[in-house]
Amino acid sequence: MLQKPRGTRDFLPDEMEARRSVEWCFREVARRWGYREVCTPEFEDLDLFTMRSGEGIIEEMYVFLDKGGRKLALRPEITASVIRMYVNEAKVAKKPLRWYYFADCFRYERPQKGRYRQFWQFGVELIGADTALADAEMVILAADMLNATGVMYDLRVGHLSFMKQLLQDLEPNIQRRVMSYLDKKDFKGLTVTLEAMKKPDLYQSLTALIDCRELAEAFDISGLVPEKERIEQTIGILDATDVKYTLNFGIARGLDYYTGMVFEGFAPNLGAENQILGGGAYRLAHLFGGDDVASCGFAIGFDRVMVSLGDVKQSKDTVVAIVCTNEGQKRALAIARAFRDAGIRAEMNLMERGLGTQLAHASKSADYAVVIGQREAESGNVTIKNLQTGEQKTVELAAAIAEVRAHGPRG
RNA sequence: GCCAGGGUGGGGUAGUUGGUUAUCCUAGGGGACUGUGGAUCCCCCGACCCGGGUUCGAAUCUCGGCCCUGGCCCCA
Repeated sequence: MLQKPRGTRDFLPDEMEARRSVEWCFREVARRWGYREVCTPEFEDLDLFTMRSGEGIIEEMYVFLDKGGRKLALRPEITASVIRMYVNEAKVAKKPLRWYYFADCFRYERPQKGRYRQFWQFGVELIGADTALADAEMVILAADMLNATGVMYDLRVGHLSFMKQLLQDLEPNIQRRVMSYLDKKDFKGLTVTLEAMKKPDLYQSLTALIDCRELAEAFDISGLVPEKERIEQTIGILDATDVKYTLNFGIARGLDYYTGMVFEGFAPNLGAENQILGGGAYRLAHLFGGDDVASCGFAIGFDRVMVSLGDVKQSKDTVVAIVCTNEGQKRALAIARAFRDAGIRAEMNLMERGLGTQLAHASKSADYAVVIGQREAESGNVTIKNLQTGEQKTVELAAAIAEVRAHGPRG
């Protein structure tokens, strides 16, 4: 028996319906905010991803040579592709650009709960708006999207300026190491490094900063942050909305191209892989030969949202089973078409079964049965049976369609 | 890359001091019934993850691999 590749999944219809319904929540919110869908290639030049994230990511990607000897990679994320596309195709487009995507990505990692080798991201990029309101729009939109699905989450909003301010006297590679220690909560490593740098006093400030949940306090800890006004504006806008968030200045993300505001979302009911959203303000286009356009965006880990939501009750489609005898078959086809034209899901019996057996099967899977035998074929009426109540009547086709429309699916 | 626990029909399972034809439930298909059903009865379908080893004989013991679940690491 051939198995599916490690870390991939099959989705049966029930699960696909659940996934699509959540997907459409995201799409609909994006649409209402003016974001329009874009699509980029499933694979790209390997360079695109190493330019963004460094050579280290190669071993966590699906990398291959094509028949022309090109080094390609299945995309491990989509922001780089979107910005590449912006540089290639849309540099002169009116700003701001509001784009979204929903697509699968691939990472060669060890699978575990909420982590797969093929996974889906729903992401948003806002390109060319460098304002507090733009930053705030990302956070509010992200919250709107998650709210639309009903998933439980905690939202954390931070800003890199505070950390950068405290670390400004350190060399960039030391900065990175310190931020990495903070991210991992490795306070021993942090102490050792700071003492080696003869900056032991920074320990107090840094740990205070990552525990800090108040903006004013953060300014006290870090001193005069150059973007103070912008940060205050952004937070002020968020506070004027009903977005629930906590401030967290320990969000480091370890990414050089994030420039200012950063935010993350976590699902409390997930295990180790509980981050369902990440985003912030960044500058990336210059890496790909474009202008240094300010951008802001986030990506939602679609599969983790699905895991967090668990089994969602799907609104069921009303199903009409078309049951017929041989004499009624041609008429039944026309009846089925009439129901379908009316927007109702109608399924013909395809098995060579007797009426009784057809109805027995229909009663397990359908809400109504429409019986077309010789009598119906000759009279032009249809016999419609409510499979939940057992009530049955012979009426005109239009009345049967109206009957199905009037009642929903069984509960 | 590391650790733990797993892998028996489509789903859920019984079965290991090695021993006939591998158990049961469920799902699925067919039949009885043939213009009214979910019942019942009968029949069918269908599995020991893969490979090597030990053995007269392996689902069972052993080694390796693959995969699953969870955790570590990592996380763009």
